[in-house]
Amino acid sequence: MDERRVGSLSFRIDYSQPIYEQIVQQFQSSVVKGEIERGSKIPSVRELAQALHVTPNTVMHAYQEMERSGLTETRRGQGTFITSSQEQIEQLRTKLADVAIQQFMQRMSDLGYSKRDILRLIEANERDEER
Amino acid sequence: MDERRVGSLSFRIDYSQPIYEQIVQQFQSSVVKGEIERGSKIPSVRELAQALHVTPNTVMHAYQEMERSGLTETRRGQGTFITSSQEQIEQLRTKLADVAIQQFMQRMSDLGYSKRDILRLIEANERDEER
DNA sequence: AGCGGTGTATCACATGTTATGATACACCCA
DNA sequence: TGGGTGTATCATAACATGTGATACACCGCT
Repeated sequence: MDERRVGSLSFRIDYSQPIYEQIVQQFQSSVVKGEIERGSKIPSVRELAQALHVTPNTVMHAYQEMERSGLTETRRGQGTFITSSQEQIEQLRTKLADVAIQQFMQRMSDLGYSKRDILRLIEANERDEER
Repeated sequence: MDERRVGSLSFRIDYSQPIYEQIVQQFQSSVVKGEIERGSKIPSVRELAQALHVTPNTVMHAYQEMERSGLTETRRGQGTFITSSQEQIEQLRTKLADVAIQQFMQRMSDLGYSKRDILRLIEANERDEER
């Protein structure tokens, strides 16, 4: 578990997925769970790049995706900020959850599981209760 | 949607995902749902390649993955066959479902949804009831 | 023994994604 | 004006994916 800290943030990066996507997802999580206040400034491209031991271009890629999705607002010369719109955040959270659910339900359906089966399996699923 | 048939099988291939993975998944689905009998022969590498308009190498890639996972048995000079072990198939189905569930639950947890939230959302989810 | 249908291996090649490393430019604020 | 921002653009590399082609290994059948 290679964990890297920058300011109050903590990042865990592996090689199972594109780095820039992991950065995006970890910001999404942190914001949606309220670990980062809305409107707050996040590390600069160069700062985060240095902390994560990747190139600024990779962080840039992540930041551009975050802006496209409405998670952040970037102000040239000032920095990148989490959107101050609570509604925007809620919308994003709902949308991401919906995508996850649709994909999951499709996959399970392809494997021949009914909705009732799925509900039963999830109820039986014990694992990350301690998180 | 671009549908291609070969024998009694039907394939739908797009460009959102690697072709060989789509082939694997569609065989998994068909077998697990009983649409292909266990022990039965599936199309030869060349035959399926021609039907799907891809190169034999791509189909080969898929067939090798299927054998690695235990879904098929290949007999050189004879062809590729769905495993005749019902237990093998059940194990595979369970394993694939488990992976899907764990990933899904992790993702939803990252988005700040509790198990109770998730159950509620799935119960409310109407989509592929008509399939 | 030979033929035809199988799976298999190995090239060369092309394309797209991901990531690095470097450089330069544009913008904002103190 | 300087220093910190985001941004754009190169060149380069590694890897995954897919194509196209060729050759080989194996099996069952006649």
